[in-house]
Amino acid sequence: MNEFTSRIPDATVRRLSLYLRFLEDFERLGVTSVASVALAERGGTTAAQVRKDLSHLGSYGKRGLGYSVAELTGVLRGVLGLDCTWRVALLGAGRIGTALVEYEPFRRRGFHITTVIDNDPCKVGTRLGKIRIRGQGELEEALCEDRIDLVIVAVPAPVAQGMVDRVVAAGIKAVLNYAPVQLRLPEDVALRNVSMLVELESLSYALARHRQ
Amino acid sequence: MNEFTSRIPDATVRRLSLYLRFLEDFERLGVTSVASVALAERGGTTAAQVRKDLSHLGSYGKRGLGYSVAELTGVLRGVLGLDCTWRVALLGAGRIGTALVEYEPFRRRGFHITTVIDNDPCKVGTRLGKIRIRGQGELEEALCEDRIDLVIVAVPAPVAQGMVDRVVAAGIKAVLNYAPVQLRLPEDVALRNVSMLVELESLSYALARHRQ
DNA sequence: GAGTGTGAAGCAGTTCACAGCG
DNA sequence: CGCTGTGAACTGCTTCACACTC
Repeated sequence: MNEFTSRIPDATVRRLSLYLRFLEDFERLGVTSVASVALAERGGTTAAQVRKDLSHLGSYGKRGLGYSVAELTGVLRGVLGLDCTWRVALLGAGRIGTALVEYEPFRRRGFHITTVIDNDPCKVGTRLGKIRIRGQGELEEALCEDRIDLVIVAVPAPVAQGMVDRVVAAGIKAVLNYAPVQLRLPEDVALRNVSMLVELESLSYALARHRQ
Repeated sequence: MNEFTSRIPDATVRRLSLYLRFLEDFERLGVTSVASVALAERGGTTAAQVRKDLSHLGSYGKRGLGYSVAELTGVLRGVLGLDCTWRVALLGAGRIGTALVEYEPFRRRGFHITTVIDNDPCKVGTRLGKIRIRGQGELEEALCEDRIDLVIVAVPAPVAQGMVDRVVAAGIKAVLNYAPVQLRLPEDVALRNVSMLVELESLSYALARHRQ
């Protein structure tokens, strides 16, 4: 279909992200062409679903053959906005934040964490890898100076909303939230929650059902 | 409706988990009764959605009044299986695994990490908090001895599938996966993925759309 | 023949609107 | 009157089935 005007459903975008990962594996293995059914079994979905998902991008498959791994990889990178570097700030240098800074797959995908902010005066001025931790007073200044595109929130729940309010006011349009709170923010700011607690509790529900 | 026979949609279960969090906040504030609209605005959803979600549990609301905070809290804990302790094993004592072991909200909710497994011989025998790290050779033995209910996977992608195959063979019915791979496992084992990369890439998609 | 692309049908979750109860 | 509980309408994602192309 049309690559630019129509929005791609959220569920599809998440699967596209998976397909890209699989395609990179195939590329590494020297596979040059791949059928929808191969992507489907890797992703735990159906071939029809894969084709429908990919049809959102345009018509890149060859009938009787499948998709060119190299071509589709490129298209997916483009659509997902992974053909450039995104500058990321981390709020909160606690255990989770620290783990994220050093999470290699982020950097490999073009997410560069350039800025770290923490409230704790003991941490301010120390280094996390190569990055100097800055105090929360410097938040707006840092976002602007470092030309940040995206903010990861990994501060304690009670202070999270206050911090993102400032982040939004500074014009940031994308927030990834690890704090166990539901953040309130304007329509035009994209928000994703990584809620370990919600996932764990939905497993608990599954176990409890199983149990009785 | 019926509490036991009918399955609750996944999307609803995740929201129930949020509602429970809000109810605990209300309880702490001394609020005794709460209307659907109050839960809705906290959760970023609609009052109708909240009522529909809660109707899956039975009829606990009072017309003209709302829901009893104490009663609903108890019901939600019961339904989500949070009225007991779940014994959890962590595979992988890397940065993410380490952060999880020390994540206080898990323990507060009744998820007790009692067991840690790691491949690295240097780590085996050392302690993570109070827990002695055991080698992967001891996996089956540890799961059985510690009567584990649920496993968190935080090992590098390439070894994840092999480890979960053994976990599943040992009879575990719930897996929380932090590794950036799509795990293949039997129908009757519950699986949730916490994919930081997928979330980040879907934000990247949102930014890229915004951009042009 | 193998495998894509897609309208049409099916299904699931969400929203609406209102009857009914405290 | 306020607020719940719920059938009915709606919306949007998924699955199906098949024409079409390499």
